[in-house]
Amino acid sequence: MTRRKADELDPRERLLQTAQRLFGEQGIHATGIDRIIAEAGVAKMTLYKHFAGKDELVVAALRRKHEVFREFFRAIVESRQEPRGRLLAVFEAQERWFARPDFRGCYFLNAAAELPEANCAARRAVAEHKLWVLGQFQELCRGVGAPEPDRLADELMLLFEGAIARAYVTGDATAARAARRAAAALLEADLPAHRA
Amino acid sequence: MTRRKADELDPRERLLQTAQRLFGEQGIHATGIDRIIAEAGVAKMTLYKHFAGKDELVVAALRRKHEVFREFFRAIVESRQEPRGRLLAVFEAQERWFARPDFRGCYFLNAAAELPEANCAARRAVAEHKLWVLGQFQELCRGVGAPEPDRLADELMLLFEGAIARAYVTGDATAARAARRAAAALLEADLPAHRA
DNA sequence: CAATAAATATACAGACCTGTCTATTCCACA
DNA sequence: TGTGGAATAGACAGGTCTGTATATTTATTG
Repeated sequence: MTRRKADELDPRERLLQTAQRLFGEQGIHATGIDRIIAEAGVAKMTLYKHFAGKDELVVAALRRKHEVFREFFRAIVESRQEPRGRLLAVFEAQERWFARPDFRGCYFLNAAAELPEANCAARRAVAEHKLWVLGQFQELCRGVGAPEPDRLADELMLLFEGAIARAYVTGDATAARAARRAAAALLEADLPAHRA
Repeated sequence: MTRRKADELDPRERLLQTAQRLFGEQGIHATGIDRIIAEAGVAKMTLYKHFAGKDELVVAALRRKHEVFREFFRAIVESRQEPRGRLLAVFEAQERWFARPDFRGCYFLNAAAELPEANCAARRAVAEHKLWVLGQFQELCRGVGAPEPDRLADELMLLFEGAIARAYVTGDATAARAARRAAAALLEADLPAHRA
């Protein structure tokens, strides 16, 4: 086993982080292997020793990004106590996200847009991610006591995804506020008792 | 002036149609000039005589697709008489669209996903398209007599866009039905008089 | 028919792409 | 201090990319 100098990361780790960042910033096809290894400070052979090829690196980057997203999502949800607040916090976090200068839409949807083959490993990773998010919405909807939580989750997630697309294309961060308002209205419609 | 044999299209037209199709099927970066001219049956020099370069061809393809979309949208809206039906018809058309085997998400959003430079001509064309769609939703919302048509239009369009993203990523065409249901609920919330 | 403009075929430059090969250097650990 | 596995540098193959140059053919119009 090779041990690192403790202050610098594993070459594999540097590759993953750099690839994840560049794929997001520039897109997958626009990001060449040479650029990735240069910015990661890693030799080309090291990349091909850790990953079979670019495709595998793309999948690994997607999975890594999913982990990051997961942590983010959990932190946002757990920042609130009451079920309704937990749900709406997701939309409130969107607005801060959209306002970031490095915001470039949905990492996963952007990747899927570049990959026409519906059944490739990367596209499957994207689908898995979205289904995980849907699962979170379903849990949140059960939390608020919705009579049909899965249906409501479908609808709320449409708002969530739509806001990302809208904010990216038109640069309008207030899409998040529209999504939040609509989400509250749908909640209201399903749970008239919770009228605040 | 050069006149055509009447049964075959202008080279420029063949280029535009082929480019529009291939960009949609495979993505922009994945579609090479050589492939476009080969499938269009046009010489390379002809392409560069009509377009300054690939970027300009991309913009032209986006504008052309926008024209096609516009016709589609208008036809759907005008297929109904009553204002509420006109609005909901948009979501009903989505389901048929999503079920098509060549469905590959939003042409414009996919293009934007590949183009990180927010202010390039192609990205501006994408934004223009989305704003046109938003304008249509606003008009439809005014048609149903919504008290705040622009706000409602924002919300309905989030559902519309979200459904496209969802259907593309997970391959689930029923996203359109969830969008339609949520749209009806939001309408209901704003127009309780129209309860049917 | 002759003149003109458009479109064609073909080759090519120069850059970039993924992936491979070889030889060397580094570094932890025995 | 020596050894072995990991990482390195750098060249290279073979393909593809955009865009240009040149010379030829086609079709239309006066």
